[in-house]
Amino acid sequence: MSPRRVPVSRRDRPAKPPLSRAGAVAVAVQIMREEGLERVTMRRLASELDTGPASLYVYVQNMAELHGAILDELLADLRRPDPAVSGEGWRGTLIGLLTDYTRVLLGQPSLARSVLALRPSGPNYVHLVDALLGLLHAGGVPVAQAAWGVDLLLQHATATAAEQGVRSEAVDAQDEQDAFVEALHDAGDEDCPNIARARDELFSGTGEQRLSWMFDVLITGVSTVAVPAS
Amino acid sequence: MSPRRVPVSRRDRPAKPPLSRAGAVAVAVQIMREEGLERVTMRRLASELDTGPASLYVYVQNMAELHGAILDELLADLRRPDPAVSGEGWRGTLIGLLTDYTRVLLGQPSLARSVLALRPSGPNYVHLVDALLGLLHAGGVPVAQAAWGVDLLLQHATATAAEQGVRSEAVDAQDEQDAFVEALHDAGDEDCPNIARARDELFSGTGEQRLSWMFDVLITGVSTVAVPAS
DNA sequence: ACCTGAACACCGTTCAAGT
DNA sequence: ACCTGAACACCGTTCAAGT
Repeated sequence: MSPRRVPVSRRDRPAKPPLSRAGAVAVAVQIMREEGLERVTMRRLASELDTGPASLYVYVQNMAELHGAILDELLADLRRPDPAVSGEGWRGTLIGLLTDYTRVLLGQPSLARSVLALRPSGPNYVHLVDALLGLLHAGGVPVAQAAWGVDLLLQHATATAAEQGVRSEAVDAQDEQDAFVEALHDAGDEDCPNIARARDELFSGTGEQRLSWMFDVLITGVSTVAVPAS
Repeated sequence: MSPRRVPVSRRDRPAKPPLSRAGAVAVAVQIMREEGLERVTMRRLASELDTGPASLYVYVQNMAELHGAILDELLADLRRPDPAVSGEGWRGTLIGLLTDYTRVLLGQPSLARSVLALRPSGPNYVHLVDALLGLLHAGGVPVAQAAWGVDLLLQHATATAAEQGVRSEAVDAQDEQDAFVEALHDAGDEDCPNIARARDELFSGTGEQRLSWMFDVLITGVSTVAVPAS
């Protein structure tokens, strides 16, 4: 019978730590940061943890849950605004926090797309929701509007990251943009008179200008439009 | 040498039509309608067309382009509003058109998610953009705001479909929703005072009520907030 | 109870070779 | 020019079997 060689094989690798959900997620984040979410496969993650893919299913139910856990890990970096803010400052702070959230996801557009299909429920996400509600409250937005508004604001931020991020990263992003510009240009002035009129404005502004205008639009609407009586 | 049996093998299947991009897209839509977008794989589509997967790359560059073509096919069903509408009617018509677009994608949430990573440029999408611009124009919205607003409105509609659709379809949608409700409930009242205050409102209303409120918010904001001077 | 090897049932895309 | 068989390089998830 072959003798137990555990000590020897242990010396081969630094120190295989015991598996844990937190450890697996941390390694997943590391792979994502270095190579992108596409490379974070169950097989790759498992091999990084010196095990087989089946072992991961002890800690996560499936790929979607892993993506949710990764998101929450990233949100830990978000600085929660000082709850003492109030008065005139709330709007700028709110836009700042939303922009920070968007920036986190802009770096990982495919995570953003994955998150859209999720109902994130990690602690850091919950804290983000709380912070957003607090800022809207500080701005005097009625609680019902604030509650529905947070959904809208976060959805918009996530969707923007999914959309813009992919564009700047994808190989054929420029092709696609070109195709769209061309399609709009080819649209005859008689067939599409409204596009003809807006031609100059459709692609104006920087991404940053558009994003902050959109947040402005959202916040203005949320604080203006009443929720239907329940 | 084996004789040419082309006529015989032709009798085996009804009448294999010659391949074409339009034909391939039509079959892709059919598979999607019957079995969902997940089943629309290059391999499956090819076998439905009696060929190998490589042949499809003569007509589409990749999977993303196929999804774009499928979207445009679906948008053909959208009824363009009468350009004669104006005055008070524009807002209702606008919400109606956006709701129709959303409904098309709500039936296929994974297509919605795919579309978020795209810059659709098919003729039907271009016509939709034109119609939306026309309605905003009829409502007296300045052209610059309308141009940026269309992006926002379509992005929101697409994201909503991606989000809601998946929820109602996914196997563990209820699990996820439960997890979120529980996470919000577990959030201590001291740790998350704003969630505590909004607890009753966070999940109030039907999906339909929320969607139309959100469109209302968007349209109000778009017609109110000026675009930065270029 | 916790873990995992091996298998199941697939993918998108490329490319050399055919017609 | 147009088309395709076969291969390349992978996937997520399950489950029977080990410890």
